[in-house]
Amino acid sequence: MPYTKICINLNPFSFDFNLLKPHIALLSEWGFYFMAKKRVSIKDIAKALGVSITTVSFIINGKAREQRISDEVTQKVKKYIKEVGYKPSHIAQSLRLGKSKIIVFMAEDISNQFFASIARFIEERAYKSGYKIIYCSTDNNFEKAKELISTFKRRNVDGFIITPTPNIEESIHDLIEEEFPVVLFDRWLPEVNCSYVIVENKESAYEATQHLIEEGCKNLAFVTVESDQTQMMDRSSGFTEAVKESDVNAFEFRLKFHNLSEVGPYEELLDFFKSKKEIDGVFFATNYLAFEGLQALDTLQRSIPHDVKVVSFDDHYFFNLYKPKITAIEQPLELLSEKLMETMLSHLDELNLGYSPVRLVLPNKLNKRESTEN
Amino acid sequence: MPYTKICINLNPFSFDFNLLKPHIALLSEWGFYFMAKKRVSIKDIAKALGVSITTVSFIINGKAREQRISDEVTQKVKKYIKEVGYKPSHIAQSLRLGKSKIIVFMAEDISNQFFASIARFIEERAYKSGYKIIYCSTDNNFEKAKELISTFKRRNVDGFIITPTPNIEESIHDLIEEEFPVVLFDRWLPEVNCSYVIVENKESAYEATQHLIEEGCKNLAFVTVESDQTQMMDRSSGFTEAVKESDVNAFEFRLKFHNLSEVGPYEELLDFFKSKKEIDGVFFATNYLAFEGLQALDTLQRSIPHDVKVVSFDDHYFFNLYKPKITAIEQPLELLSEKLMETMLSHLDELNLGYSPVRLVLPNKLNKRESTEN
DNA sequence: TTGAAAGCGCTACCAC
DNA sequence: GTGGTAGCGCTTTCAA
Repeated sequence: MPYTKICINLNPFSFDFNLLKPHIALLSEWGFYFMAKKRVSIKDIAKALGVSITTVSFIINGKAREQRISDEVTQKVKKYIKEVGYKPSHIAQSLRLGKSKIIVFMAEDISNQFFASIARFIEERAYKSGYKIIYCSTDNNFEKAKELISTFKRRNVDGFIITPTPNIEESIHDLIEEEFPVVLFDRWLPEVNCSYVIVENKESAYEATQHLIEEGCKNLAFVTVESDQTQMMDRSSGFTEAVKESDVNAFEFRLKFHNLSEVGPYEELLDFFKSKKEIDGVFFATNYLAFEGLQALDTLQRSIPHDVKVVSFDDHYFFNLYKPKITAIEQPLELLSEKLMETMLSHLDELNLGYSPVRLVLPNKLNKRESTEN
Repeated sequence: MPYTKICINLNPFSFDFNLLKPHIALLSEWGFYFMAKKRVSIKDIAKALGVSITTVSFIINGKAREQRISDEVTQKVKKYIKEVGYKPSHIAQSLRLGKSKIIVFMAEDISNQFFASIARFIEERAYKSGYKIIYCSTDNNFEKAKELISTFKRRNVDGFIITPTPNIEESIHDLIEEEFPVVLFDRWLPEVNCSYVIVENKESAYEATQHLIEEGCKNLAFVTVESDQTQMMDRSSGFTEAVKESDVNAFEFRLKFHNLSEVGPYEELLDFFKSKKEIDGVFFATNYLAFEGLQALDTLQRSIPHDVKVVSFDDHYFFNLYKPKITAIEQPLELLSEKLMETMLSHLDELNLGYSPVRLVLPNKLNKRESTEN
């Protein structure tokens, strides 16, 4: 380990922050609040104001009118609440109501740009609706996912947004059976009757392959990972279909699944391209593979797009920066996230009406760039 | 909006998942569990087994020995718990114990690679210690951060890991006053006595600038954003110091802060480089600026490293992929995350011992690549 | 060795 | 109009 901590526990700090807020010193309640270790509860409020807990609770929850509580009391309570900065405890509310206003977002790997971006949109949307997001990474590992689902159940999370791992069918099925709202994304599970939001993998793969063919490629390679998950299968069959319809040679190169944090499959790709010198068009099934593949092609001094044309699934900021700019299929991240949350929220609303799955398939966009030009 | 949903609510699904698990059908308790809408509670267990709630609780919490509960009862209870798959409710535990085992990770933008990577490491480390992570993005916006802090307090989160926004001093100070463990990262607040884990911004900026000078640059530019946050100030002063010590010209170009999701500052950089044709060495204060700047330099056909040498803060996967490979300062992400959690966990442990801030400053690594070669 | 019961903070039913 | 109170699921003290 090349790094070491170099500095701990510096001298105690002597700046008195209170100097900065003299206006607060004027408010005795605030002063008290800052000193108190204990947070003020609804009971404290009731006692301080000489009203009942019930009354306070109704006012807090906007039911003052409905319960015909006098304006006088309502105002008094509201004013006091503001003064002491009281906020109801979500924990207690959760326990009481059986809901936590928390949605869990289980991504394959939250540090991956694709998932991180979706996480960001989801989060935004969730906050607007009063929900919080808890996230985690499954590493596409079934055991880990199962474990995570179990602990989240204990937290009364209200819903699950999941990129399903292999073999997770039973866990998902159980969740639905137990009436948890579940929405899958990125891929889905043919064997489970569950909502999902995915993209047109097959159609876009078909379109991208066609594009390569139209640009004159005669020897195509489809580079993918060893996986029987729907999104990969669909991309593969889109490629295959386009190839079948025309008069070109095709190779499918499947790398065994690499954990994203491990060293990339650069070497394998290098060998592959070295052994197939005739290849003049490559379709990468994910941007991750493309990045590694581009390096390999660069090492082999295959010029893009002259010697070989390149297209990749999952557009990325960097494809636009690369020289040449790389043609890629862009997933509608924002729309996808929005639909995910929309679906989740509708399930949350209709909890007692039973579970009627929503299945959405969104179209992508092929961004044609220099890497497939003639 | 170019995208529309194309397919909703497909036909109901008819696959009977139970066919897949005949082994479960044999266990009547499981069957019951799956049917039940209500989760089994400690009370149910006590009733079913004819023992008291207390006894069950002690056994669950590994205090059977301590409380001298008979082996017979202990085994019986444990067996039953396993059978019904009982897991204590975290919500109820939180309410009772005043702790939630949740740490909140407030990043500037969780979809940014830097924060997403740290999030990933943090998460891993947290799970190992029985903590969950809740995350959010502040957008470097004080109002949003304040709002978030307030809602997280209501959730009894146990600790806060925060990239401080401008003007957040008072909120952080209040958190500490209220005895919440807080650890800052990426930058710190000189006015608040708070733990933090940051990197050697000034030292590394100095080193990078020196490197440019050593490679023969005579007209340096430091490209940064308008910000008075510590990490940016430090990077700037590292640059300035190195420049002062030698006989070179220097320009500092400050862009006004762009929200990361907005359109980049490409245009501004283009104008800058156009107006300063003499520049032969550029130091970008963040990788985000570098990406935009590289495009601008490319547009202007300034050849790297021949016409202009380039170095950037925050190493990135793509710097290694770019042609030429870009020299960059690498932050020790994994170590940083580890130290963050270590600090947080130690605060969590020593909650009642008062708050003694830990300040860590970690060294970076300058990865010299083609963009600064001669 | 085991159990009764208080209480964490809140909601909402029911009574006055 | 307002208040009393049960109970969400759990931990832990005290009593037996």
